Amino acid sequence: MENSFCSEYWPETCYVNQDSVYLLPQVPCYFPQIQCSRESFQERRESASRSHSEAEKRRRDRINAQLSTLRKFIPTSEKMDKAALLGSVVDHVKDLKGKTAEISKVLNTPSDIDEVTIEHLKEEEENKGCLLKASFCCEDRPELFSELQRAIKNLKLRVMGADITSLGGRIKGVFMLCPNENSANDVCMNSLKRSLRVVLSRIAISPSTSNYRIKSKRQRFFLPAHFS
Amino acid sequence: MENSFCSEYWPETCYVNQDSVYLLPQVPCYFPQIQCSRESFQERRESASRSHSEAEKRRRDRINAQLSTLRKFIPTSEKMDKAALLGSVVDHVKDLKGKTAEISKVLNTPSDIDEVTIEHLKEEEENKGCLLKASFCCEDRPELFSELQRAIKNLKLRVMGADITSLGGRIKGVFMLCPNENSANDVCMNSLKRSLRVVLSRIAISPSTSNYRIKSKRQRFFLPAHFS
DNA sequence: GAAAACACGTGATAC
DNA sequence: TGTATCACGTGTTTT
Repeated sequence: MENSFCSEYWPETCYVNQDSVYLLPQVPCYFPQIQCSRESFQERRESASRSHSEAEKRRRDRINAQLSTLRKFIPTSEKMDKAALLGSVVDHVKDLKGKTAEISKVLNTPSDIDEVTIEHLKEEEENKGCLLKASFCCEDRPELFSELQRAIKNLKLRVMGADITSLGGRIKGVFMLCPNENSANDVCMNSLKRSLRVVLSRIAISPSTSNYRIKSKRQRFFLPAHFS
Repeated sequence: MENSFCSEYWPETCYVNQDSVYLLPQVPCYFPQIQCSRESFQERRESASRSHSEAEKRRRDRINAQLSTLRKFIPTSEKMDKAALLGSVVDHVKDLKGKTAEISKVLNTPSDIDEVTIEHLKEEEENKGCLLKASFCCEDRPELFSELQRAIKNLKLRVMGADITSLGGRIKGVFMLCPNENSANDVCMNSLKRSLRVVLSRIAISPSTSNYRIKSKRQRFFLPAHFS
């Protein structure tokens, strides 16, 4: 074992004497032993140890930075230790989650999932009397309404009623639609539904995968008239 | 310095030889030095070290337990390291806080602060025509409504309208009140307001400091009729 | 002065 | 391989 050491993977398990390096007797050697001078060994050992401890410090700092950010969210969390702070955060999140869930029960708030559904509400022989319920849920963006309006007009439909809710940058809408005065009487309802679904999906769902969408921090809030 | 050590506060800064304990020369001694045998020193040192490391383990476990609780709240947080997890928690809290703030803009949600305010809306010579706006915000509890009803009746008042919102275990209410048919015509409005404030405060605010209040996890949600 | 809380450096491990 | 994360024990400070 004389004049040998076990790579910088085991810096602390080696014993350094005058100008040679020995493995401590109880340490198993997993790596090929490399002969080197005491100076070279110490150099490598110190460099490795330094970078290791510096990396660990960076990691601790990252965690602690997030902890202080969280501390700002929790009132009276000054003086709390880390575990207590995290406990408060848990309670806080639970509370907020509960509140938004309660709200969602009565307010039909938008979900995180993009979706478009078309329903045929009133089955009629004549097209003029039919009623389509078109629902969508997607990221909110400024041009959404004009696009919807144009699409509805192009399909020769008319908005009979709408219920729109925007919350947290997302938007959920339900439109009641029926054929307008320009609509032909012999339009096939199934193909109209299909067209509506395709057009709405293009507006509400496709943009989220392209870079077209603008993630606006400015959040609008729309509620049906009777809410205000 | 011979035959002395520096209490178990400095377990690692002492040098133990055959049967005596020496302070390392560069270590300042903050505590009275105590003579003891090598065995006694080691015993104390090991015991102190053990309890210290056990306490530290308990602390780490407490923190990590909260972290795993938080992990359950964040979808796709499996595989995240601690810093990233906390970052997601920060985002999540921000998001929820923003949503509830948005909601509060349109929904008059209850705040965390107990309060009662009485306003005199319509100034009239004759009592019968006067209109009082009584607002309160407090913890929700099952008996609240019957107590309010009784109080209003006792003051010879009549409910002309009400807007009540309960959210997250707290409740906010606004009552429009006017004197009822049993009310005397010459009642002093200021003393009526004062009485109303005292009675409402007793119902809405006092219970929170006594042990009378039941912290019910079951949360009710009331909204004005036109919301449903 | 004993316990609690924190930062630190280290060994182990995963990729 | 190096680089990142984690748990651990320790030194130090605070209460």
